[in-house]
Amino acid sequence: MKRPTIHDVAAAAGVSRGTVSRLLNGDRYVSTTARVAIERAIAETGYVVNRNARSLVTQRTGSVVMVLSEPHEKLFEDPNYSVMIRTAVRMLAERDMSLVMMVAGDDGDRDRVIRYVRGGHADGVLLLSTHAGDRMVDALVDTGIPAVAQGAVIGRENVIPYAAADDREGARQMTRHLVGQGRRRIAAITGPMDTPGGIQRLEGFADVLGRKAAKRLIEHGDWTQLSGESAMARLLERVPDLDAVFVASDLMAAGALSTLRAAGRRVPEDVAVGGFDDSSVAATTHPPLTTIRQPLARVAEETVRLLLALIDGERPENPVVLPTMLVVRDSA
Amino acid sequence: MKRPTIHDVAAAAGVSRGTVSRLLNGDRYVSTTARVAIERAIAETGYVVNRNARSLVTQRTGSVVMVLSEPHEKLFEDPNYSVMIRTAVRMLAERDMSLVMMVAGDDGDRDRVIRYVRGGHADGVLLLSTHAGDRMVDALVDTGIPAVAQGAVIGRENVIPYAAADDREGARQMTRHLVGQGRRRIAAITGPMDTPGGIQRLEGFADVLGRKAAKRLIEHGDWTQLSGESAMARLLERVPDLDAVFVASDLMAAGALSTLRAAGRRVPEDVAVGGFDDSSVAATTHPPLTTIRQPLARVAEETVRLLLALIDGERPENPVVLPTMLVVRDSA
DNA sequence: TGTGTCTCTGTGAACGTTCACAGAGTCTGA
DNA sequence: TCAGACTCTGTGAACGTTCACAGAGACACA
Repeated sequence: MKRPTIHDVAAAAGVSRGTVSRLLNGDRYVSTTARVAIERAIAETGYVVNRNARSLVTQRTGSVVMVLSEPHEKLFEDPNYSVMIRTAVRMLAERDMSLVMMVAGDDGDRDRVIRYVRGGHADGVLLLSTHAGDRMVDALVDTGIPAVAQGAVIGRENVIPYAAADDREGARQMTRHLVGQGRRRIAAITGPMDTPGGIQRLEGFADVLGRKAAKRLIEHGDWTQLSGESAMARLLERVPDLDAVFVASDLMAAGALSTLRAAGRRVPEDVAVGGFDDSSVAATTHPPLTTIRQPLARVAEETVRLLLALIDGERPENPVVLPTMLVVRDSA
Repeated sequence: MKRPTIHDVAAAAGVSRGTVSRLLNGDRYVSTTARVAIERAIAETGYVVNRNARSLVTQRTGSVVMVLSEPHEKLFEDPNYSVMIRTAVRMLAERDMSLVMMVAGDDGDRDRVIRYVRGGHADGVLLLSTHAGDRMVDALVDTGIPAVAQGAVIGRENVIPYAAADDREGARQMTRHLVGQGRRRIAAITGPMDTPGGIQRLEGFADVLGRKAAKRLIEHGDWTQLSGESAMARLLERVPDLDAVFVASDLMAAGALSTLRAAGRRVPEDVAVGGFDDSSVAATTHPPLTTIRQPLARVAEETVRLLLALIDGERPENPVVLPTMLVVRDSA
């Protein structure tokens, strides 16, 4: 009934536990006879190594913790997370490592994360959507455990390596596209200025249109559809003659579309709308959104690769920035 | 530099490790003087218990593994997962347990999951979107480790406890709503018949319209938007005079909407469309979808509660089925 | 033949806990 | 006053690994 241990395998194979351990850990110096006997014994007994016992002596846990920094009440439908989780699970599995999830929604959560990592329960930390000025980040860095982020951690770009889509260049692509369509009064709805996407996408917009010119044509949103609606309403009020708007996320763009429709503006005839993300809503809005696709899968891969390199003691390049792509549909 | 152990705490507090351990594990029989000394020592040393060492002797891991049964290449945007992960993380954290993620996309993955659980690395298993006839399920049950599912595991309803939304009643609600609107030729686009949602939502539809009558007005989709488009096209071909369609998911409904629009049918004037899920696309389609909202958060909670009860050795009721809600927008 | 190197093996100690047990002290009630 | 119960404490053993070390045997080369 009890789970077989390395002793059982050793006994069944007629060798000592040392030899079994050596085989398990890929050491050389195991004779072929021993090897086949042990492999048979493992198969027969259904032995699987006890990671706790192993960790106890090796001081490595074989696991990585992924920390989501969103408040609990916010349901995240962000496909980022999904891709990230899958990618991490897959890449870790290749090394027989596992992924532990934690959420850092409030201070209690953050303390738990810090305690967990400080307790040595993870070989590495994967940070997602970490907020600017989060003290947890510094605490994690202090533990000395390798940590990386998906997307820059504002203010800690040099201490937390990260991989990200090239938000800035993406925004430039879209803005150039709007300009290329002959649009002259191009406004923008941005994300929150304490997120890397919020900042970089606005920067890209300003890169093309010029700092001062751009500044007057901007409204801020908070990534939600509702905020897109109201930001669009404010823009229409302030800049009634606008003929294009670059919206920093598809969800906000969906909101902007309904405001425009309610205001009787035709898209794209009267106003062109450019989104960002190429999320699932982009294809379902009416009209379908012209948007910027991020290489989510590659960002996820590079983020995990960064962490694994760090765990292996390497000094990987930082940051890893990956190109975006313009996806032209009907809205612009 | 080294991480403090229970010995260090004991020494700093002037007691033995036994006493520290007792305090840590909530045993009674610890004097107040000892208690305060130990608590101070813990704070001073920054001690945090080594779970590996603990697990080694207690034979409990303090972790639960969540298994996603989707192929790797399928990007899941399903908010189900997000809610589930957050809920599980939150509820487990209350017990100081952690959540390990695994993906069961192919046979290799499934073997890994089985090995992991058989190795005693988790106190419980949380199954998500498990497919009918998955041999992994039986292997997991064989380990004797508590396992529950979110949504029924087809063919294993009695061996794997589960919590789910009342898909069948939800489908009835929508169908009755369409009937109540005076629609007479009501068709349906269903999900795959090897998923509980696919089966139950069709059952509910048939409950209201009658088995034989319903059967002729059905096309199958695979939950994707594209499949919704083509299923709608097939329906229009077969049943040109339909005046309503119940679509078993919002994403497929979004596909159906574009097919209808392309065919020149007005929604809801010519054809009423009812969705299911109340996902984010439901609000962004044109017109916004009338749909069925599932109590995702409660389903997640009940699923985790089920698992925790099982881990505690209780025999919880099975299944837990939670009511859905009709959300009326413009499409029906 | 002797020396050194290489391959392979077994063994004791250690990792950091919990648990069972034994024992000391205090309190209660007959 | 004494027995018994209750409170509190420390200690040794065990959990299942890995690691360093010592040593045995085989082989090559001088």
